[in-house]
Amino acid sequence: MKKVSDAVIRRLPKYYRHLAELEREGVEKISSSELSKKMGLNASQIRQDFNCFGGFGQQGFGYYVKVLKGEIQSILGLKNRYNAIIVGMGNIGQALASYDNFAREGFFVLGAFDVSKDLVGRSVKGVSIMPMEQMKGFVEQNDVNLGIICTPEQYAAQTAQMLSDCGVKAIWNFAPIDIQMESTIVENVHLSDSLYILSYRINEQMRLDDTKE
Amino acid sequence: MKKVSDAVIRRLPKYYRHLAELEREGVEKISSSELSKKMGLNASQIRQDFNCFGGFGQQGFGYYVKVLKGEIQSILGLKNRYNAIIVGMGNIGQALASYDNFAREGFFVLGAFDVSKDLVGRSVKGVSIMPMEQMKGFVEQNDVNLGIICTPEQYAAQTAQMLSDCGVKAIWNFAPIDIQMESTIVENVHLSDSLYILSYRINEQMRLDDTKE
DNA sequence: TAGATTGTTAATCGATTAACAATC
DNA sequence: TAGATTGTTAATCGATTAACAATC
Repeated sequence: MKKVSDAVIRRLPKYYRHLAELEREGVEKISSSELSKKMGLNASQIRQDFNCFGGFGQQGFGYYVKVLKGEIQSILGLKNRYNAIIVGMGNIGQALASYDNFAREGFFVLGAFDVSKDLVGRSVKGVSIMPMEQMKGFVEQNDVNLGIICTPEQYAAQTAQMLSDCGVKAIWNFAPIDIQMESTIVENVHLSDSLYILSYRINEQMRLDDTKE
Repeated sequence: MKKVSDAVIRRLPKYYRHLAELEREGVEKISSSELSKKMGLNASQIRQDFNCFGGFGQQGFGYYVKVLKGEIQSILGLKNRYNAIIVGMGNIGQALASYDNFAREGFFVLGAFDVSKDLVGRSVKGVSIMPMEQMKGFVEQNDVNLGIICTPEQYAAQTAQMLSDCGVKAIWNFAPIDIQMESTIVENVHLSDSLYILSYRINEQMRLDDTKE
């Protein structure tokens, strides 16, 4: 099986979202061309994408929404359970601890860590905040496989190293730097990047308006 | 001037981040090949990207970090001031209201709105929470040009419409749906998408491990 | 002038789209 | 069987990379 391209992988969550919506609406089957209209993609592309993982449709008929959704859920690994910890319980860390949408897809926040003496000992939505020294023990005892970095920028790199040393295999990074590691899978969120792109588009709009005048 | 491709635009914030870091470190000049090593891109690509906006370098020498950073800051529109409101003051809304990194780049949260009687009247980090009915007046009086949607999924679409009706020209959407509008610029964040991609990669890793055995 | 590195054109590569045979 | 729509191969398009002339 040849490697699936990054472009395809990044479309999978979008498929999953739309199929989950169709399922909630009670839609039983859908063709690639109907789905393409709904999602704003090309129908060929949709069929190509699905066929990276072995086709899930029936010729002359289309795709069963429930089947297709289940397959993509499997591919994304959303049928498994993940145990997560949050490092850095500032605003974003606390928001993520309180956000229960993730638990619905199998991501459970079991604990949090912070350097601040004020925060350690407290708990947010049942997630207790522990001192950094207890991280390694906690990770081992609770089979933690996901570390969420919500520290300020300057501590993010060392936090990633620490998580990796503790044996955490995957990192979801909210600090505004690119973390890249040898043996650990990292997904960098870069909230501000998306804000800056929005800003670009606002100004692009204005530049076009200027040109027209 | 021919249209700049989306791929280029999405790299601009990354350039900006790395150049800001170099500036903080006191680096005065950099060549495309040095920058390519630091950022993990191809040097040709970097030069191509910059030349979409008119080259900023000196032949035989390289680029002045300060100049280049300033140019990209301009292109991204980060030298302007933006007035923002947040709609939906749950966990994420409150975290964004408290997050002061954005103010440093010119994005100011002037107010927040929510349907909840419990939240209206309170304030978070100096941002007061108002009832939805006051949105239009507030937007007009305060020259609001950015709306941040942090409502639950099911209210996101109507909130976008409401913001657009109030005259807000750009929307930063944190709800897990794709908002697309005619006359309003939208950037969809999709936090969970990035989590799902991380999940895919964890399982990809395991699939590869299985194959090797 | 010689050396270095940009700006830009040309070549390559990969992703998207079109076309159509396979088949339900 | 006829109609529909997939799965898959082929064509196109655009983005990335390489090459090199321009020039500081």
